[in-house]
Amino acid sequence: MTATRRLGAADSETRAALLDVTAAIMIEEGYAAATSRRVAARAGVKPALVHYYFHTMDDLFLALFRKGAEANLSRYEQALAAHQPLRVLWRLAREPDGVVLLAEFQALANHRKTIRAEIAEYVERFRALEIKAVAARFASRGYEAVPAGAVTVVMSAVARVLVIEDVMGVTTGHQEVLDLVERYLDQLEPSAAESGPA
Amino acid sequence: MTATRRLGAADSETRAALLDVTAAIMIEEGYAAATSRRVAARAGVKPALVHYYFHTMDDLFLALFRKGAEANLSRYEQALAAHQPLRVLWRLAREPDGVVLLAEFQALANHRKTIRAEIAEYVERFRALEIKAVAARFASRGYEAVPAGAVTVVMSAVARVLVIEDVMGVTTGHQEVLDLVERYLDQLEPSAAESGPA
DNA sequence: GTCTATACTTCGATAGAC
DNA sequence: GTCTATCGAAGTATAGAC
Repeated sequence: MTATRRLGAADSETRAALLDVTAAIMIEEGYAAATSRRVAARAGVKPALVHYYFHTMDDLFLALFRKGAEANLSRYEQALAAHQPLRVLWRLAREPDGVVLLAEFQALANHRKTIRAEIAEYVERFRALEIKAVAARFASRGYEAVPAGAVTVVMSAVARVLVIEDVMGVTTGHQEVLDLVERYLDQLEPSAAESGPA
Repeated sequence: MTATRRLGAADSETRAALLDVTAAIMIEEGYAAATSRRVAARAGVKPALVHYYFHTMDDLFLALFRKGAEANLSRYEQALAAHQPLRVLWRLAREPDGVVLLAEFQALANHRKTIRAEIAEYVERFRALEIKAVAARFASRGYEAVPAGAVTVVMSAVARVLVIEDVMGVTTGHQEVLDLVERYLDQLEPSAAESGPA
């Protein structure tokens, strides 16, 4: 291992800019378009700098993924502690940038084995966090019969596919799904009143 | 336009082999790994032949997509005419290769604009076909209140995400979802009896 | 129909000057 | 910390021999 080469500081502004630019390119054109040359150009620096901060492109992708994963985990953890976790989940899980970016990372994972395990671990932690929040809320309201894990998985799966299809221009059946989910949410988390029928 | 160059016959065995190999590589390593050199190598021919049959790589990807789309449409059309379209849909929508390949094409569409519109159109046609089959069956059984479009979209969305996650090694909550779907199917399409409680 | 040979482009990565 | 300069590998694509 040639472990001697230099590496830029983790708190560098340039480094942060490179990460931001990489995310933007991945969202707009897909991960294959995020090359060291293009990332550098869009960030207004020279390609060598990318390798100064990240050594390999895989390092760059991993750093970006970790940063986003960390931010997402704490953001979800806070948000899901709210009164209506299912509604929060339904809203957060449909944020276009997040969905598209995760999809790109999953595609990336398909031929960059280094990244695969890390993504899988994150998705598991994320899922566990969601289920825990929903299950806690269900229990506190006496919904013992509702399978929190199933509801959570289904909600995020549906949210994700709707976004992916929307981005692609496919919308058939979407309105019906939105209506159905709305009706379901009204049952489990009544919207007008706060925590149930007083 | 230089429209004079040669192009291989559409019924060639070599051409078919190139398509098969491309699909296999996309499934195993992602679309970015399907380069003219690698496709050729795996098919046992030289890279120039790929361009003889497809001119550009986009042409190759499009040809592959069209072939699969056509096959899938007719296969689903037949299968969905069966007694229990929802069960059929639930089974077909979880075929790993199909799901992974479609996901790769969607990622590909993100930076190959040529392909984007074509995929969107296929997904729409496919969706319409599914909904039609399910709606027809629901109507014939008097399930007027069940929104066929919503159920169809939700089922295929859930199926897809389960497969994607499975491939990645993520399984939290999956069993609960499978149980839930099974219970739901037992309601709408009773399994033992054929077309409902006599 | 298949190959050899080749032109051209883009990419990842490194060494070393400033 | 950033740049110039550069290498080698891999990609797309074409021309032309066989």
